[in-house]
Amino acid sequence: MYGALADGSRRTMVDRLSRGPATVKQLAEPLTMSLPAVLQHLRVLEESGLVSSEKVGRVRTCRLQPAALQAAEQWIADRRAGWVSRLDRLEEFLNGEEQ
Amino acid sequence: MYGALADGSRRTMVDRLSRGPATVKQLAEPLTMSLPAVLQHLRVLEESGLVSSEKVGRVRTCRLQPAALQAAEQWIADRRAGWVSRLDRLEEFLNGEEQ
DNA sequence: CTGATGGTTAAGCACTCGCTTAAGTATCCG
DNA sequence: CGGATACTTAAGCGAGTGCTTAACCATCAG
Repeated sequence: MYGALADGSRRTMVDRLSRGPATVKQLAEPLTMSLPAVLQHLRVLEESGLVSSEKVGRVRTCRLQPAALQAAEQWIADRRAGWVSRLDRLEEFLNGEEQ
Repeated sequence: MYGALADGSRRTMVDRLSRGPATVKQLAEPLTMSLPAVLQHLRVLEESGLVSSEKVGRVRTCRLQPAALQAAEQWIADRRAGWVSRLDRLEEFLNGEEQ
């Protein structure tokens, strides 16, 4: 999940998919690498649950799975919130000290 | 940044730090690995900007850098929002079609 | 000073990652 | 049918990652 977003090429693919579904060819277009390489990235994204795809005829269409993205976002938000609230308590404590 | 969160041990460290500052020893405690290994993870977290640390006497104290976490959160939120709003437009379009 | 504590450096090793090329397979078009 | 298109599989390779052990340095307590 986090590993899937660790790679810049994969983030480019997610970025593209955030603007709507795309074929493998379309995903590969802004990337300077072979098609098999793109397939490998796509597999990582699918296994992480971030992306799903289905094949119709000879074309595979890929789309984002927002729920999975939300899980990553939530984990980060939770950690950050915990830390920020700790800072708030510290500030409160320091303000109390002053008087 | 995303690479830093790709590793489970590093996420455990971030989780610990989200509940307040900690020494290297304390970060290592829940991890089943040698201290040098923890140091290496810490370096990755510092280079990503997620964590900062300072040494006083022989003790190094580490703390979370919420701003960096927020950047990651924001990237994900943006991509997810783009996709969700696309779904909204699709829904609008389909509702319009019905009439 | 001496031992214990907390951290740091260096070297090395197994494994994974991201990519490649080469050679398929399965449609679709004319 | 025959060629072009869109993927797919397999094999392999160089670089990077995550870990280890061994040795070392710097502080602090007694």
